[in-house]
Amino acid sequence: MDMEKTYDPHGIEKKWYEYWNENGFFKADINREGEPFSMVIPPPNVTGSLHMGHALNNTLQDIVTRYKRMAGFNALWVPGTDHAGIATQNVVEREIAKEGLTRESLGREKFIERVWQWKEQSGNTIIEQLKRLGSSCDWSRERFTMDAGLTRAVKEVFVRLYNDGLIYRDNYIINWCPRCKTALSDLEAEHEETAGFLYYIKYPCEGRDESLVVATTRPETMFGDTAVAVNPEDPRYKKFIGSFVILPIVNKKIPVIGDSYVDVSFGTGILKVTPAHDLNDFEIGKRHKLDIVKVMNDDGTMNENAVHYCGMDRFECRKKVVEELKEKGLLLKIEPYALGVGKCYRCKTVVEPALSTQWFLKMKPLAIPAIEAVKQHRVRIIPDMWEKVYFDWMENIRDWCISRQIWWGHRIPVFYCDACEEVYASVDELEYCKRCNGRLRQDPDVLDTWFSSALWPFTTLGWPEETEDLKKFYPTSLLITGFDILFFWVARMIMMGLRFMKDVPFRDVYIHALVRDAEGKKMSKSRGNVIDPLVIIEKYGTDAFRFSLTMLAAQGRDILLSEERIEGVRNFVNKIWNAARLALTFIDDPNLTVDNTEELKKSNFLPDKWILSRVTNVIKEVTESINNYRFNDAANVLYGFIWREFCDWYLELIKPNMYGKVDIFDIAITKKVIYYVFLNILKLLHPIMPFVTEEIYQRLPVKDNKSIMISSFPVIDKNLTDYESERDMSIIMGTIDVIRNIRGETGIAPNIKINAFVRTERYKGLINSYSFYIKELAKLQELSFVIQNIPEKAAIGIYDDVEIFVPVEGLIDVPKEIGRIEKELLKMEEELKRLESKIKNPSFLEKAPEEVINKNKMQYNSMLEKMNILIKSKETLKKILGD
RNA sequence: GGGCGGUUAGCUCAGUUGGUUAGAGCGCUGGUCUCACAUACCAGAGGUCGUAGGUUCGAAUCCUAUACUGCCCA
Repeated sequence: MDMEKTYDPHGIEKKWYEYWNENGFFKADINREGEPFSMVIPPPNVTGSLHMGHALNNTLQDIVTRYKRMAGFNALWVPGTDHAGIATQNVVEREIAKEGLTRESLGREKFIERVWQWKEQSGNTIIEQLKRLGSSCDWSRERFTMDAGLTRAVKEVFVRLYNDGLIYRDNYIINWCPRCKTALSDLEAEHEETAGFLYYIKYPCEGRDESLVVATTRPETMFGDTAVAVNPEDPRYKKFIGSFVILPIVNKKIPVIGDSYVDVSFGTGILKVTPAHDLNDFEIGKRHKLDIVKVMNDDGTMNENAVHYCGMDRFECRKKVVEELKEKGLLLKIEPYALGVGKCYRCKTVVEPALSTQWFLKMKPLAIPAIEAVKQHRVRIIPDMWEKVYFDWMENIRDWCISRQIWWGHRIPVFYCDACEEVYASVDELEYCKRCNGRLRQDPDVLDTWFSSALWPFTTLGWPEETEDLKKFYPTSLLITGFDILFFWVARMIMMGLRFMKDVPFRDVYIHALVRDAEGKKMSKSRGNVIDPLVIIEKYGTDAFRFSLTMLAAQGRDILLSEERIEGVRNFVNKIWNAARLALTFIDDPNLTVDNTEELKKSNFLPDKWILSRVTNVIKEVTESINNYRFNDAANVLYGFIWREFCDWYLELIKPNMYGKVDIFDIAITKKVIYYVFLNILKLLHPIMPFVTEEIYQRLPVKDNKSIMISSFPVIDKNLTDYESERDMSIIMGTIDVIRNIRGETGIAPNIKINAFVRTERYKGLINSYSFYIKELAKLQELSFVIQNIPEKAAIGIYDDVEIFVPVEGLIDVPKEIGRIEKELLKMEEELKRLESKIKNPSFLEKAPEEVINKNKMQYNSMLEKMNILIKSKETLKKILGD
């Protein structure tokens, strides 16, 4: 039962996590009573390891889950991982590269086998780390996006959408990553402003001795130019429409066309049109039925259309083309220009807009009901600022390119008959064409990883089977995620949920901030500013780490994390630990019971009544804060209450009773109060700090359950609210504060006992009753009451109606004390002026609510009183000085 | 270019519907190894709430403009 002086989380965390797990406390049971509360985890990538974003995300989810579970809900938190197509494939490709292998040399089947192998070995890292964080997920329901069940569901969804005409195959401009050698969706190409140049190139006019000058940022694509476009309204170039220019280097004749897309103010107002390598050019090409000429290979090198540049890398080619144009006198000028460049979100390679045959999902029909759902608040997005962002994207949504030219993922369930060109979309593997009996060939591509993620809330619950889980837990109650995947994931889940479940996937979405470093920079490996959550956990303990994240998790803000911050919270954990060490010695009684709050009410010891009232308020605030996703408020309320009120005041005030220095109060009741308050503190803290609270809970003389995590969350008892006691306590505390302040300011050492005098009419009885406690906490020899004969040569302080005099002759520096009073008076004077101008303002008196007027008047009067006392006191001191 | 945030103490941030003498943590200064805790205790200093207008009896809070800064989309 010994408790170390300092809390050491090592060992304790593991012990309790195993205890919870072995006892099945994480498991949701559909037969359990209570309103269902369900949540699905944003599945981390199997390749991943826990970073700060995960840590925050899962801490918040765990807080809510633990809270709901304790509050009597039938709580389910479904965990799992995402196969993360491109990311995982890249990782495994790097692995096999060490053995001198490539995926091509291995072949598709062998390669996928290797990925599975790798997944089995390393894929569990993140799950273990989530456990380390304390996550109370139902591990018996853990899912992986490539599980047999989920794979089946993905096929089902694809086939249904295909049959409904929402999935189609088309030749269109997509973002191509030459390194990953796959198409990407618009979201997967991250736009980045890059310093580049605007090249002005002369295109000689056919049969005339003049040229049209085009401005382009990408001269290497000129080999694919099949027209030059001008705005038909542009008087400068109108006349050229219908004529031809000669494409330099290749010396090909291309038409000059008129198209209103051309911006007359950009560059020269003449646009080179490359339909195969630019979306807008492609659209122009379609309108004018232009030829389409691709100039690059899949790996980003130039193809045969780039004549003598064939085989050269696209960026090298850009340089060389510019040189050649310069030599030929066709380069007019080069200007620096900031251009937006798309980069692959997985490997940061500059993506190539390229014409390619891909599978697309029509988004408009899916988006419309999803917009409605949020508008009608069937899905609430919190903070609501993100609603706007959601609407903005959804209203301008474009079709989603869902095919990827990689191997790791859900293979597109489409089968082609090469003989008769029939196409089948099928959940089952098809081998032969139903029409011509020819051998079928499955589409080699796989689906975008986010396709399966979009189905996560219902596939994890067993869809397309009509499972009990699905009935009980869908729609899920809440989704907690970062804003970075609002479009990637959240929006798509809403669309898919509505389509396939005919209901929203979740009621609430709580969007949290991004964790940044102490300077506000995004944490990234390349910046080297990454704080590893596991290092922090090892160093400061999981509870301190979780609590730190929670304290900082204000809505809609970035979170700047620094180690000092966590260190401070580590100290708080230790404070709780030590409060427990003390409290447990006071309540070390196996027969201790608190049957009802009525017996607590019997206490006539003011600090008891006060702390009961205060803890009641804290229960209310913590509960409301968590319910409103104001996690930082919950943490801060607890921090302040426990440290300042419970430890600094309450525990100090009960010491004289508990140590037998006074015996006028019934210790038996106080013990119950300590137990009640402390137990509530532990329970309120538990969702945020699961481990230390369990460790202490298990040491309680009497427990209400096998584990704190399945005990019931505190509920307020309004009868314990006692404003009168709170007011009385504030008088006691205020009086002590004033004396301590005088001691501190006048430099009286803590070990010197002094005398103090008080003058008060209203609180004489109160102060008299608790004078012993005031003497203890303010380190007084004597505390006496005075009426008229105020001690001269005394420092003075005032709290409410209580005037406090501390004779200081010989103890202090009189001029310094005068200075202290003058400083105080100055502050008061300003405040008095402010109040005076208010209460003498007729419009204020006329328009402000009565209570505000009264309040101000009262403040004014008491301020005036206080000032008079201080002025008198100052006079007295001055006399001393004069003597 | 369009949109959305942010600007409050030396630092990092709270401040819910306009009425507090504007708060916290860290840091800083001074004092204490006081029988739970020096990862502690006690006390203190420090802010005209980005700037300029406006609405109001009353603005950190609402409106307008502006500066700086961050993010998202194109």
